[in-house]
Amino acid sequence: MPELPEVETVARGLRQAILGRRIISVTLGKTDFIDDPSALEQHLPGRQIEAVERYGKFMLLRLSAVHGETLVTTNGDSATASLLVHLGMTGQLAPSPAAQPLQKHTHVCVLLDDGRELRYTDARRFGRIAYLTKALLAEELTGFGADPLEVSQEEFAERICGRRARVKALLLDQSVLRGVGNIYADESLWRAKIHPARLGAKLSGKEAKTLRRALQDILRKAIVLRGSSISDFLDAEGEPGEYQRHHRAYGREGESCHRCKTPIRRAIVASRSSYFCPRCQPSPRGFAVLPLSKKKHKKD
DNA sequence: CTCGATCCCTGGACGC
DNA sequence: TGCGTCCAGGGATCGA
Repeated sequence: MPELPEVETVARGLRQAILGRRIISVTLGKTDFIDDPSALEQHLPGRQIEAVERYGKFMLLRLSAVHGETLVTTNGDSATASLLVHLGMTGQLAPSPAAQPLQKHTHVCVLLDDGRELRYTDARRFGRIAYLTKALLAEELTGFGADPLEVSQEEFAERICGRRARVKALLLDQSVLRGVGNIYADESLWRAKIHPARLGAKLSGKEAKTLRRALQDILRKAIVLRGSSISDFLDAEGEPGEYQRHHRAYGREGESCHRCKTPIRRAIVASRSSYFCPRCQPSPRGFAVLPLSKKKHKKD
């Protein structure tokens, strides 16, 4: 599923592909994941895509003003509006020639001034799209935690060690760190040799340091390799990422740990499948490893 | 504050 | 072959 490295990969691809393009029109399919569908049709045409940014797992397409519009708005707010896109589990955002047949589950087509269409496809529709003025965007982005790639060791330790929740839950909590999902949480915990069910407050300062280092190294490497593709993820060029080849924990139940050869185990922590090495990542006292079915699962 | 449950949704895996 | 069931997961929401 798209987490920070995947969203960053898509954002970079779109930056290359559609920066500066002007929007001609918008065509919508199913709209139950769009905040205000008519706002897209009404406010996107005529605007230029001036920037593509990432904020956590969100993508932000910064839009130019439409000529004349600032004159009729009360505060000039919509002059710097954005299109916010969350890819959810299965969202894909990529340009294609307007003449190209629509893929299944294509729900938004944004016709550009160069004859291409920016298309959003999302089978499960766990994603989200919203047209937001500057003020609404600012409101939308409050409450998110630190960027895991930028966070200082001090702030990281505060955000993790000051909490009694399980470290896995904290890593997944977007109000603690923005952008980390199930794959990169498990991968960094494996690298740092920390069991996902450990409580944040029980981590030593050294462990917090190791965890931040692991998380940042892994996210950077994953970005270089254009993200992880398990089953669905494709970047803005329609290409899969490569980082799944480097997974050491996620999705590897029963396979041997790359450090100690012990079979990787899976347990539910923070309501999520969590993969870990039972030897390298000793479980905290009181954590019972529940028997789990021997099914395999490959998702994105 | 923290947790689990529930819902959203579809496709893929699996059992029969 | 085909149907039913389970499950994946980010996020919102609600109750314990």
